[in-house]
Amino acid sequence: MSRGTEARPSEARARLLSTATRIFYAEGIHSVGVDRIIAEAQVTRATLYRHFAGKEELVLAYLDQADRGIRAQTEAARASADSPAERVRAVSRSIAEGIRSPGFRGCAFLNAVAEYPDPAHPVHRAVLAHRQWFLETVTELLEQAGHTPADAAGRHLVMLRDGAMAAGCLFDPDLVCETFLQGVEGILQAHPAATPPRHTTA
Amino acid sequence: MSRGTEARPSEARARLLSTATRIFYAEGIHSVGVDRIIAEAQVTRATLYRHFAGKEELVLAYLDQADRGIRAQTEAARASADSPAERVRAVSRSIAEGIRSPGFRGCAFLNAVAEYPDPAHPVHRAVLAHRQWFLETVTELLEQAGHTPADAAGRHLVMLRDGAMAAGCLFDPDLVCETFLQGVEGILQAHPAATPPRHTTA
DNA sequence: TGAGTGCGAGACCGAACGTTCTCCCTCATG
DNA sequence: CATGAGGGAGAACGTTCGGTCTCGCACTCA
Repeated sequence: MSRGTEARPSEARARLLSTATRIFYAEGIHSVGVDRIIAEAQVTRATLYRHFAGKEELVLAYLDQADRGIRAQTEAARASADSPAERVRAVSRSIAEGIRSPGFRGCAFLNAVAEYPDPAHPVHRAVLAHRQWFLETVTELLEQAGHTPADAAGRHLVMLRDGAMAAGCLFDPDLVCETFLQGVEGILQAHPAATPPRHTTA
Repeated sequence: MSRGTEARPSEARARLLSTATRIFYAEGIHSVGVDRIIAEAQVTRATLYRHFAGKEELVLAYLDQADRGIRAQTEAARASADSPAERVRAVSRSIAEGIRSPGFRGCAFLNAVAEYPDPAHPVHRAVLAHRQWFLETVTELLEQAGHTPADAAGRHLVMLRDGAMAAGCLFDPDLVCETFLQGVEGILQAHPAATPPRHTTA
């Protein structure tokens, strides 16, 4: 009953997916073949195609797993703070932690979309969906913090995040994180829960 | 005399490089083969290998051409403005123009480095060299504008540019440009020319 | 006029690509 | 015990990859 007719976890499938995740993230997608993946996952070719319709589905599963991980990490950071502004800082800090962590190789989604420029491709659309979720999430956070044009602030924060993720593996990660977190502070201070409409420093 | 013993422009080579540039930028590098390129350039395989040692050299030539183009565009923008702060704005506006232009597909260098994660690879190093030049250029511009921590401001501006370039082909380009240019204004106002030195528009 | 050369045309190479196939073993359930 | 599904092992599929090869034409310049 416990593992009856419904989908099994399948030890082999888990090895496959975690190996694909590791290699795709570290080396890119088009440049690694299924041979590499099945070899390092210690799985045969037939097993791969028993669990995934093809390489593309493996890529989609990789991105889906990354998406779940980031959502969970973001939710944890969000829940760790009390005030709205602190929630923005906590999410930003969790991003900075990722950039600083060893093996960081940029944003899995930005890297993937660079290899799948066709907007109609499922992989490209998965990236867009993830980004849409993130934009909405941070915009909501900033809105709760009382920022008047929450849309603009959200786009600003996402843009800063994208830049930090892109540069994090090309420059000194510590400097990138410092710049990013200072930029986040700038956003938080630039749109300060206004009583009158806009206008801040001058 | 005009086309003597020195290197010729070689009509075929020019077609090869412009075709490679167009296809690599629009569709990525690993996912297009030399067959595609020689077919669309209307050149035979032998001609390709007569001018380039291999695909990798073609990729390097593509990035070199992109680098020259961006440097020229930046220099033109820089020269078009009088005050230091206006030079920063002019360079930023030229970046925004690129993002808004049809066929924009992100930063050629960020896209390329996503496919060449190995820091020792010539393509990866070409990307780092280009980025180093850009960071130094904008830092110098901001320093001339009298911004006290010019390094931090330069890194901030580069981070914003990276984010804008990454998102420019994934979101509404107009909104991306608006966010980017507002962010640049924020940088210019956040590090306000210490006490005395420059200062132009007040 | 004849040597040199840039280029087109296309055959060809070995390797790697993603994918499908058969065969055999294991093991839980009828 | 019989059965059938899941998985390992690996041969093999056809295609495409990047790269090399020969050959012949058209052109330029000494």
